[in-house]
Amino acid sequence: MPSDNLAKQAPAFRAALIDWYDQNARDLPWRSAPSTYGTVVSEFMLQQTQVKTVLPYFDAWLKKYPNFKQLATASEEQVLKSWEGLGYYSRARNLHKLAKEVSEIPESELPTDSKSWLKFPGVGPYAAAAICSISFDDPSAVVDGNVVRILSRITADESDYKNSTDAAKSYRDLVQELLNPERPGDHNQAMMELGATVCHKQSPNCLLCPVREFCKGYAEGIAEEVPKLAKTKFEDKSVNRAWIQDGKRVLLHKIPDSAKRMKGLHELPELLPLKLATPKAKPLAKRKRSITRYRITENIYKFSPAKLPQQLPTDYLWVEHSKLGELPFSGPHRRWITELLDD
DNA sequence: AATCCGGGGCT
DNA sequence: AGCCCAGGATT
Repeated sequence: MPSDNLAKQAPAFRAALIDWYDQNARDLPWRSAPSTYGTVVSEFMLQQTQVKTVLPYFDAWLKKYPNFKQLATASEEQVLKSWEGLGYYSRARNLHKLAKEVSEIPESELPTDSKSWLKFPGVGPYAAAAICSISFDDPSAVVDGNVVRILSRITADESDYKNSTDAAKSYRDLVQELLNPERPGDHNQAMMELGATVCHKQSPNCLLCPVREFCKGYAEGIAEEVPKLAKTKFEDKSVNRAWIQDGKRVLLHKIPDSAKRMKGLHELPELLPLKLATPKAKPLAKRKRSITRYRITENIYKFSPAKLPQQLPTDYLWVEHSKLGELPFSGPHRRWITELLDD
């Protein structure tokens, strides 16, 4: 890997990149009036989520929770409700916990280095480097999916990677050498901006690229073929759920804190915990969706409340139709309930 | 080291 | 309909 050559050209690379960024940076709300809080919120929301999706959530979030203290005093249900539809809901819970921890720290004692920020919930190597470089000029380079893509192309790295984590590790040293020590936050954002707007996964716009002259992948015509990341295999899975109405109420399951995922969200109950047998009749609704490596078929069956056990298990609740809007759901559950209520 | 989390936008 | 995306926690 020609990283030695690239490292020697680091000053020229940095200059070309930052000049381009100064001219072409998108006007994003978390850039217009930067604060540590706004930076933290944006970095949590942007994990595995595209800018366009985040925009409306970010604005609403800052209006509702303008600072760490206000977020810290909100209820978890409110916080999850505000996150509804963004996905990866543990991010919201972790951001809430982080706000509670940060609120207890006098502002002058808030850490400004990425190693310290790693201790906060929901903050991994990427977020720690992003937050500290942007907010405190800490010289920590980020390695996200964009950076991996850019550097694999610039170095014409045709290695086969099992996953993005392994690829990120292989660029840790190079990306740190390239970092602009004068403006680490802008440099990091410039790399990600370049990946998001020019160095696309498919059909990279090399003719507009400010660092094309450093790009071995471009010179060799293989930019589009790297990085080589193993493809994930999908697994089919089906889940059976119950739609049970009793007058103007519908039965829901609140996912407990002891669960592995989607804690605190509500969902249409699965059949097994309610001792409901899978009907032979056609389901009321059939929905397909993909989550990570699963293709899930959700079968939603209609039951009469009379079929339920005498005593409902814990965490199951009847909710008035008029109150459904107040509870947090994941996007799909929110959609299904809306669709089924219209029937 | 492997596995899991959701959703939307784009081609 | 598939593919991808400003990753982190858990085991």
